[in-house]
Parts: sequence; structure tokens; C-alpha cells
Amino acid sequence: MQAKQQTRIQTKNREAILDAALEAFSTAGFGGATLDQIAENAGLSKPNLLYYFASKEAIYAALLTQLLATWLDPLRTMNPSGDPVTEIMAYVERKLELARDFPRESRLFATEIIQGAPRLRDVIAGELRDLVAEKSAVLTHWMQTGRITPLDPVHLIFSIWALTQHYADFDAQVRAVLGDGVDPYAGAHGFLQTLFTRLLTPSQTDA
Amino acid sequence: MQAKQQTRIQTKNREAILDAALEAFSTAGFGGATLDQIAENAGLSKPNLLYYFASKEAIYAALLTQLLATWLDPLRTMNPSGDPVTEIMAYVERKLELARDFPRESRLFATEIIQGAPRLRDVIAGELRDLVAEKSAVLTHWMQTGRITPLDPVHLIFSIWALTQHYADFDAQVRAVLGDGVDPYAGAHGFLQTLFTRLLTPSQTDA
DNA sequence: ACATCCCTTGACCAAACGGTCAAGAAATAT
DNA sequence: ATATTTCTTGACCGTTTGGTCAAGGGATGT
Repeated sequence: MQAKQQTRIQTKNREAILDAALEAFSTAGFGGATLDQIAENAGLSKPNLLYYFASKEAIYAALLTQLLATWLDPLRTMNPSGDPVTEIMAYVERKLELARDFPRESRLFATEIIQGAPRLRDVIAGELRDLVAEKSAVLTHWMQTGRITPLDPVHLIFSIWALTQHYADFDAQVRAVLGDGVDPYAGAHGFLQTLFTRLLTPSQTDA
Repeated sequence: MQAKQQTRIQTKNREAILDAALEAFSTAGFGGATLDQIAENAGLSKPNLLYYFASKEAIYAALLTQLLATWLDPLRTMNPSGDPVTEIMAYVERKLELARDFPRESRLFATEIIQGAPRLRDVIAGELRDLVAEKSAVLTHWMQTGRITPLDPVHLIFSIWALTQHYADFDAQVRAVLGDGVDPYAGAHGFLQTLFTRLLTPSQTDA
């Protein structure tokens, strides 16, 4: 994208700003976060912040662009010529790891979609929709050849998104309900493994 | 709670305010919504709005309190002496209906939790946690008596929340991916029915 | 008809908002 | 050492924010 070479100071400060902005936007939404807040968390003055990014919108846009690649990648990785259950389970696992390791990114994405996806509408209706269509075709083929049980492939993908992102987005609720000592992701991993195995594997009747 | 009798004008305006506030808060979060915006949508002047509610916080608090009852009710309804699969499926169905009929409430709840549940922490760690513990015991009993397959009961409840609320909270994404003519909830209903039946019903091997 | 309470609002306020700008400090290149 | 580019900031600006207040209009009970 940007071929312009960056100085060390630029890369360092841009990174600090994006990190502080991610923290702010993911917990307060676009409207709720403030530039002063972001500047302080990044350890910069407000004018200095605006030296690196043209506006609040520009920071938010940079964050979303950066996020989307990471977010869509695991689905892209799903291999049509691999073993169906293995591929799907691997996708579930990767998404759960993403939720565990990048919860702020997950929450940023969630707030954006909840607010009607005003700044992602095009990407969702274009790139994402195409990707889902492509992978749905793969899933449908797996179902038609009897390698996984027949299901609506798009809702199957939705279910993977919902079940994994829930642990990042609703972290506060999950932890409060589970109690202090418990690691949500350990339990989630086992549960999701069971859930999707039972969902995708044909009943033992045809063994 | 408030035994004070309200005049017709009061009930009418309070309702209009809460409706406008729900619209605003659920799509912009607490920080992103503005009183001017709420006042305009409610058809009132800003000072008039503040005649009915002491502050922005007060409106938000009233909204959350009102919401919580509706939100927790379906889980309370789950009957320990009913048929396990029927009861759970009924709960799933009620939650899905809630998502379809009250998407704004769902999104308001979601943004609050995503933001760390600053104004719901106590309720979640208290009332909600107790309710989940109670129903988990019921689920565990059902599992131990072999009426549904063994699973982590709390994660089972999480999965119901995640899968149903997803359709309200991520509505923009769901509709964009599915395309224009498609009703998300029709497909979701069938999918979730299949998913939870397969998850809860023992495999045919022991028939 | 009158007094009382309920309702509504224009004008206003201090603070916080996103953003600008001129000028100086640091780093870098020569 | 000097010139140039990069970086940083205090002071400032117009607008919007949540919220106040005094004053007047409407409804209601007697």
C-alpha cells in the first residue's frame, strides 16, 4: 500500500497511537472515544497525534483496515481439498485463539457492526460476502458427498463466528458468571470441540 | 418501585424518551449518543427532556433496569420438571424471538457488556450469576440422569446466548452476507433447532 | 374566577470536543 | 558547522457537549 519509507520514530509513534486508539475505540466506540484520551494513552500531545494521523476518522479507518486482514484470514485458510471435519475444527480453533489473543480487535469489530457497520458496509457486502459464498460452496460440496452432515452452510459459518467471538466480546459477562479462578478459553475449547463434532459427524447409525 | 402515580403526559413522554434513547444508545453506545439527538427523536426540547430525567446517566440506567427483567426472564422460565430437550429448545426459541423482536435491546445490552459492563457489573456478578448457577444445576441433573448428553452446562448456556443474540447484534453483517431477499430468522430457527437437537440428543447407538 | 400544580422553553453556561497554526526543538544529511 | 527535514508543542478556535434557570403557558381542582 504505502511505499513511502517510514522513519523509526514514525513507525514507533504510529504503532503507539494505533494501540492506544484500539484500546479507546474498542471499549467506548467511535463516538465515545476522544482524541485527548488516545493521545494521553499513547504518550503524545494531541497536536502531535494529529501530525501522524489527519483526523479521528483516519485513525479509526487505519485500525479497521489493519484489522480486517487478520480477521478474514482464518476463513481463507480453510482448505477445500483437506479433510472436512479437520478443516472446520481447525477454523473454529483459530477463531477461538484470535478471540483469546486479540479481544480488543474483536470488540472493535463488534461495535462497528452493532452500530450498523457504517464504515465497513462496502467490505462486508463485497469482499466478505464473496468469501462466505466461496466457502459455503465448499461446505455444500462436503455435505453433498456425505463427508459432513447437511446443514445451512452460511448459518454454520455464522455459528462459528458467534460462538468464538462471544468469548472476546462478552468477556466481562463470561468471567463474572464463571467466577474468578476459571479460564474461559479452556472450557470453551472443549465445549466447542464437542459441539461441532456432534454437529458435523453423522450419527453412528450408518457406521 | 415508584409508587408515585404518573400523569398521562408523564407516562407518554417518559415512554417517548426511553424509546428515543434506546435507539440512540443501542447504535452509538453511551458516549456516542447525545441528549440533543435523543430529545429531537423524542419530539421534545432538551430542557424538557431533563425535566423527566435528571441526567443522561439516569436515562441510560432506567433503560438498563427495564431491559434486564425482559432479558433474564426466559432463562427463569426453564422448568426443572419439564422434558429436558423440550425445555432447552423452548428457551432457544424464546431467545431467538427476543433477538428478532427486540434487536435494539439486544444491542444495548451488547454494547454495555463489550464496554466492560461498568454499570451492570454488580447485577451480572450477582443476580445473573446465581440464576446461571441454579439452571446449571438443573442441566447437570438432566445430564446425570442421562436425559441429555453430558456437557459443560455454563458453556451450553453461553452458546445459546451467543447463537441467538448474534442475529440481533450482528444484524448488519448477517443481512449483508445473506443478501437482500433472505429472512435471517427463518434460516436461523431451522439451523439452531438442528444444532441443539444433535448436541443434546444421544447418538443412535444406544437406541 | 382563582390558585395551584404540572409542563415547556429560550437563553445561557462551563467544560470538553475535534482540529489548526506558528514557532521552536531534535534529528539527520552534507 | 550548517542547512534541511522531521518532530513536538502551547496557545488558540469554533462547535458541541451535558446541564441550568428563570419565566411563562396549560391543565386541573375548587
